[in-house]
Amino acid sequence: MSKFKINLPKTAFSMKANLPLKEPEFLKFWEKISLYKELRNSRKGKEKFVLHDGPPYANGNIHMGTALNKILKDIIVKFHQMDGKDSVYVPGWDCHGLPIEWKIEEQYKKNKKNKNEVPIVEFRKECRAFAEKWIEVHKNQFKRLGVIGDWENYYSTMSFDAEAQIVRELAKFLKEGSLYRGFKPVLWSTVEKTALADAEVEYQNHKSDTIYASFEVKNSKLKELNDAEIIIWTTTPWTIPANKALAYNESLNYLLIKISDHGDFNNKKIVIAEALIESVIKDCDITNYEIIKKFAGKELKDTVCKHPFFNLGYNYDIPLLEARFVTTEQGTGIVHCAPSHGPDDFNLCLNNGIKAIETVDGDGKYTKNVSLFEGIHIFKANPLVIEKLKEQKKLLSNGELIHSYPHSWRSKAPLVHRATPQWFISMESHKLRDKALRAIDQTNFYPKKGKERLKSMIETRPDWCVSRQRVWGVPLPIFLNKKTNKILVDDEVFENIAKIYETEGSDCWFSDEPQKFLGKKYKADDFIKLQDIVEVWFDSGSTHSFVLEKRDDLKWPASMYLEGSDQHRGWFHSSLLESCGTRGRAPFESILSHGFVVDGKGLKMSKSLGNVIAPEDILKKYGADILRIWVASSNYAEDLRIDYSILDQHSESYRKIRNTFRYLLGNLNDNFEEVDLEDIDIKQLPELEQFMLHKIYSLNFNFNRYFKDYDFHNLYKELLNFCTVDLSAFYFDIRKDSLYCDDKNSSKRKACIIILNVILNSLIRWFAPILSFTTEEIYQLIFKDNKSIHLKNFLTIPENFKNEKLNSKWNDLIDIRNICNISIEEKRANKEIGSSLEADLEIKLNSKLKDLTKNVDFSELCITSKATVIYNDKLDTSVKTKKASGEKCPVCWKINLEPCSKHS
RNA sequence: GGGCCGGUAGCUCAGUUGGUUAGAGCACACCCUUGAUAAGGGUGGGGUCGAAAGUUCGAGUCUUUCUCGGCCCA
Repeated sequence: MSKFKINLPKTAFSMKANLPLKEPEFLKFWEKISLYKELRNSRKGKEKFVLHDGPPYANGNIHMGTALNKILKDIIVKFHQMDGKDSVYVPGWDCHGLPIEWKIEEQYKKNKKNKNEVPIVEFRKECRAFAEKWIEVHKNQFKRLGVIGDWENYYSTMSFDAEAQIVRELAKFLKEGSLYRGFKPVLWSTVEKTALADAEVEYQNHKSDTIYASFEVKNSKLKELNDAEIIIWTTTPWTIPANKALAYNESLNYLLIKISDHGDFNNKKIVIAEALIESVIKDCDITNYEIIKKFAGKELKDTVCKHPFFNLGYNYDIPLLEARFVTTEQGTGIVHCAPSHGPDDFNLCLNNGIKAIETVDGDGKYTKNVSLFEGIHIFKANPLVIEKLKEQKKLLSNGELIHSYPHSWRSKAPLVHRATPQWFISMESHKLRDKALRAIDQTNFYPKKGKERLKSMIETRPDWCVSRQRVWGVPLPIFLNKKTNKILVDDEVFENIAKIYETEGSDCWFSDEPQKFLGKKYKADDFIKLQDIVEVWFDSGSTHSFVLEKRDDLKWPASMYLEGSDQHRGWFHSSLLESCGTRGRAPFESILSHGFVVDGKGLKMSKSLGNVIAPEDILKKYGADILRIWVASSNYAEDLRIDYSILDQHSESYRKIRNTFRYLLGNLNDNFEEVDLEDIDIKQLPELEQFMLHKIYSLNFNFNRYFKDYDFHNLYKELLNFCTVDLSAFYFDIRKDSLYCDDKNSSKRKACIIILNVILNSLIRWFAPILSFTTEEIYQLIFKDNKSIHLKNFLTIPENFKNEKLNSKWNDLIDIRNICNISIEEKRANKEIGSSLEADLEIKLNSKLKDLTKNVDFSELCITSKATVIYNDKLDTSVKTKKASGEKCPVCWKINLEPCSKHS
């Protein structure tokens, strides 16, 4: 045997990751060392970075979207922590609201229990228990993703102090006067007996009855119209009894037509828009007609009609009103208006002094305000209305239409617009819209396009309807004076209610005597206590008030809100409005929004397509670190694609990264030594090592640049390329010879060891926010101090690592190396040589390159046994490869005619 | 149906103010290595930049239309 000992890599860091099994062990470890507490202790007094958690709804298992959201948050929180800040993360849950009520009602149905017989308080207790159960489930699922936060002291919108603070927030709007009682049509479900939020509505195809109905002209400035009938088209015949007006567009042209072939309309004159004549005569089977007159829409001004049921008691005037929303897309160019059943109708009538009244009750039945139809359910009324119209000879035609129509996302029942008393926060009365728009301008958006998106929504949104006719939520703290019908606005009362909620929660609103809330100042008999609850967007829009402001460990405003891009209309939006209304500015300094998770082809995930991937499946098959790589490497500004082939590829990259660490650890024999970067005597190191220090410097520079912009996919790519290109295929490959075969005291080898330590120490930190588990595994192996990688900072890379001149030189050398490789490959293809160590290079370089290359050992650089350089005046670099001749050194495997200079 | 955003190699992504034969990593193929070994190295193939038209000496980059996808709204 040779007297020379070779140093082969040896490490306890296994090649196989086994993440699904290993990761849970680290979760236990983090729990054991109270990592979150340690993290806070380690950054006491430091600048705070507060990513305020947008609360997920406490219902159902997490899906890919939630996983993405939480991992992205965790990555950002960890980056800031390692950047030296006190990066606090308090998770929260949204708990009130219809979906949970619905779940409990479903259970009732299963158990044949009647909801109306259950006391509200008991029902609410079940809702609370349901939410609590799911918070626990979510908590464990989020933890499993590697998300570190204050899981013990999470916040929830149903906690007593949250409910109390929500009352205080509402009180601010009430006191200001911007929270008012309105009477507006809202989308209403007659099944759930409630108004629905925008987010609770879904559009599906629906078959509607359609009618062409006529309104007899009572008088008009256009004298030709005086014996004519105006035709309207609608898909909701049941709203005809609620009709109060007709709408036309003054920019359209209209026609007066005489019909001479149609039963009830024979010899009658009708009015329709010119642009729609073709479709009307086709739909209504009109064959013989003549156009009597064409006239401009504005001439319809001041025309008044009679209701089609004029002779049945509907003997009031139906004015024609001008409206821009009338188009020629469908119908007749004249729209029937029922102010109780459509927002456009409502606004138009309101502006013309026509009030909406309650025409339909919560169950969907006509009220006593509707003669002929009282007590009839509106969904059964169409045939009756049609029959009456026919009887009155006011039905030109009827049919059916399948079209997109709003439905409840829960019951799937079709919705209607119904005018109900509701509570609104005005966008205008106290300049809420202006305040919000200004606040948007003061906010940083990642990606930038989010700013315009939120802005355009705020610009056009109507007043905020904050009331719901349900029970699982915070009750609106409103008493109405029986005599004056005015809202009771008194700080003492509001604070009294809040105090009560703080100790016992808001259930008591529904069970206890009103006097309890009014205190001694007012008599319960003089007031009506409201039964409405606050819509849940107000709850979550207020989290900043009961989380950020109330907790000492947090700060207001938050450094960042981070959610899916749909939350421009959701949480970003409601938080902005709530905070601007109560505090005059946004509760966040920046907003980061991410796209949606779609499948490998870019299609959204759905059960019917069968392309749904559950986070749980990924954790079982790959582990959380692979999922975290997927998050980090995807461009969240757009939709994020995922399928198993994409995960397989990330999992390959993971192995590359893992093996990079394995090489480092192996050659250090797991004996990591923390090198003081400022102490490195750079000029004493071989140039290759100096070059690597420059690489570290430049990677660190880019790393910081990308981090500043939250540009993680480029940051990850940079790290991965460093591992594959700079380390594995270059530095590690070249230095294998020295590491394995040189004496441990050789200066070259020692220099290399320093660099390996520096690289390991840098890499483990750079990767920690992304590969939270794997970097911890490495940390435990080399630090052995029972602490965690996540308690560390990023390294400060000294300026003197930077060496642009050397960098440029070595990039030129790498170009030459690439040419050498091509030459070697030719011989290899010819089967003349195998390993590059069998090669002997003859490199011809232009004499200009002499200064650059004079001290370079190309055999080392290209991992060959020999290399000679010949300079000439020819311009091009060229390389000739010969088979190296001589004996192979049994130690370093280099082939030489003479005995090995090092190992003999 | 309307608004917004997006479509660059099989995949994840780069492509500065329009300017030479469009880049990287992974994957793939072939070869080498067997002292990072269920690892490592080398070489190579692969894109009419969603489609069409237009502006321009010149367009992945600008304009229009279309198409596909996503989010939001109706």
